[in-house]
Amino acid sequence: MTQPSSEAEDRADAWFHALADRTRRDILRRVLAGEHSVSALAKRYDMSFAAVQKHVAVLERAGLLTKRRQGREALASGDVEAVRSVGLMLTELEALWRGRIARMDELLATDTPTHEKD
Amino acid sequence: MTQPSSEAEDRADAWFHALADRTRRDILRRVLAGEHSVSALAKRYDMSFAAVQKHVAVLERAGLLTKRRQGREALASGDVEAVRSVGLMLTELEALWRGRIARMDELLATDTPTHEKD
DNA sequence: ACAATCTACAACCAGATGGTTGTAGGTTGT
DNA sequence: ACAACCTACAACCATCTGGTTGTAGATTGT
Repeated sequence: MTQPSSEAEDRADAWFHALADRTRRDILRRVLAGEHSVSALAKRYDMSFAAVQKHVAVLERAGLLTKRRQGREALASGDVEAVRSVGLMLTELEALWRGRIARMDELLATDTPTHEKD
Repeated sequence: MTQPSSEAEDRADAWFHALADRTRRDILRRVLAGEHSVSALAKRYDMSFAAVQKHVAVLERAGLLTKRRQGREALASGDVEAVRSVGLMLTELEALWRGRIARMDELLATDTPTHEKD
């Protein structure tokens, strides 16, 4: 696959891939609502610490979450701007759809009368 | 992983997974803008017909696209309602974040005075 | 009738994904 | 000093993903 590989498409790949896992979506919900250490997050899920730590890393690489070091803990925090960017992509998809509707209206407008000036 | 596995989370997994590939996002853009046969779509990409056909199937399984049979062709059309549903999920994530801000404001409001009844 | 076209799906393959355990280094509390 | 805790990352494994080719059925055009 690997098309021309634009910068924006790379980011989108990472965003949607990060969001395509329910555990990661749940982690993102928690860290959007407030800072949590990785180990605090790990206690919430029925899997190893390492697994949760990898999920956090995926979210971090996608830019949906940032970590800040405080002592021995790594405090994770959701990045709402990135979430908004993802939402914006969806809005752009909707705009394409509206374009289709506009084109259909145009067809109907010029088509149904069959005869008529303007 | 495989948490309790709610219905909504299954759908979200399918949505985001379908969107996590640039070829599929591009196909979705095209079919949102207007109906296209699978083979017409396939001509646009530098990969086999079967590969494109599988991408279309992924989008269809996720509910982002529907197919209608016309003669020997399968005409694919984007489902804007599904796209909106995905966007709504993102909006809900943003709402969680706003909750965090509200809580911070609350803390500042009750915290700075240090002493005060109520 | 027959060739060309469109679709669907199976079988296969390399590489990515999501989980595991284990090891090691930095920080904290007693 | 030392045990407990938190994090990071490597190595390993089963399964999934995204691509391929090949086969077969249905529709269309001449």
